[in-house]
Amino acid sequence: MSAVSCTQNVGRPRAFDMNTALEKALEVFWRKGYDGTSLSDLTEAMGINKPSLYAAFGNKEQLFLKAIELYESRPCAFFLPALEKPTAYQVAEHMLYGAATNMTDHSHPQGCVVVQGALSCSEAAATVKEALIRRRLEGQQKLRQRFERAKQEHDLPASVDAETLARYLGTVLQGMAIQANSGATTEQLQQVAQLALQAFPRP
Amino acid sequence: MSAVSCTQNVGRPRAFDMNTALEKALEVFWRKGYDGTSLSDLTEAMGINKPSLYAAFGNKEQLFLKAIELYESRPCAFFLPALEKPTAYQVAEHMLYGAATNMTDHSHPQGCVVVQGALSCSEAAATVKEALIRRRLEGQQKLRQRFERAKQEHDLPASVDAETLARYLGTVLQGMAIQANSGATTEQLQQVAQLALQAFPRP
DNA sequence: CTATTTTTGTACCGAACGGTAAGTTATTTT
DNA sequence: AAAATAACTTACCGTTCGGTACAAAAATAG
Repeated sequence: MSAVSCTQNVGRPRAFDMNTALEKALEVFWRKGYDGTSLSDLTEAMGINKPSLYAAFGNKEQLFLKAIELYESRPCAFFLPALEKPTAYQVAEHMLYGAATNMTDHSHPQGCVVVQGALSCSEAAATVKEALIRRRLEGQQKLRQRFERAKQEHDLPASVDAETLARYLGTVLQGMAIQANSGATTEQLQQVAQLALQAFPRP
Repeated sequence: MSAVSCTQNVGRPRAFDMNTALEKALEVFWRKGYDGTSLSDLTEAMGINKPSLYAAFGNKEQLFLKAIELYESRPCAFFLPALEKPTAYQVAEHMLYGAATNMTDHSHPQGCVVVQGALSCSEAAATVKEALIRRRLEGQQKLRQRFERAKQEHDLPASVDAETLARYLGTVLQGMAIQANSGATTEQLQQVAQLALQAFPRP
């Protein structure tokens, strides 16, 4: 009558790896968006049947949200590492060039699933759309905080509005996602990044 | 036996205005995207039945493409008028500030339907996605030509790469569509526009 | 071994999808 | 008035949608 079962290894073992399956689901959502992805698309890509999907991940909406979590926790993610750079300019630089590389990487769909996963969407997708908006705003908030720190460190002029600077950077990054989705190359986005940095205030 | 019927006013007259109905369809596609919009959404908003829709507009895909045509031909469109401004800087300025105003106008859905109408989408939407990509590239091409003209007129330095400048502007405009779609205000986008202009080369 | 637990494949659910056949209604032409 | 034309309403088409009931299968626990 032990109250808490430890790792629960009783019963038939799962025949697929949840993380691998989630990776596959992410790729489909990334390429087709939430509304454009059907359960058949998902089960085919994940190599499992619908009951297995529902038992392991809940439903389509929860699967999407878990896929987004995976997306943001990936080692190849460029956002959080860029925030750690020593100067505000370097933060922006690494973020823009990181985006240019990552969003055009052909080992996965082009662009950014947080931007293009549920932009204009049905009412059924309203929850996931809100979740993506929140994540985008959180990213911008992190940028703003980083730039406010830079102002305190006299790394950015006091006259700079950290919020506007963060929103400008977020806007360019999101625009780059559209460009990548439309077929822009790494080099083309690097040129955009270089030009976008011209607007960045120097200390 | 006159071969060509003129205005074809024989038969029962159409009970709805095609242009008004197309406006309604555009608004639904704008808000929900191609995949997220159902025929029921459309017929309800347009105030007609499905057979009327099919008789007047072909099918869902053709209706979408006609709605996009309407969108781009609207009087409130800011893109083409901005191209006519006397200097390259003013072109960019009017385009960015025009976008800030237009994309946050609450008399219609926020953002830009050419950007968000079919970004990530199902295979059924592949044609309309391609059409939207083409329209975005055409817009950027028009910007590039305008900036090349500016170089010839010594309105822009010869060192400027018109294509990169056009792509930068396109990127910021597309990013502003995402921002507007996420709830950004006119004022916030105007601040972004002001900052984005800092990267623009002065003559 | 048997009992229990969990996953598996199959087969199915009602609802909604995009699209259409068919007959009625309103208008012009003769 | 009668014929011709085109849009109208209704009711339906086959398919796919997201989601699930159920029993066989595979593991552990006793």
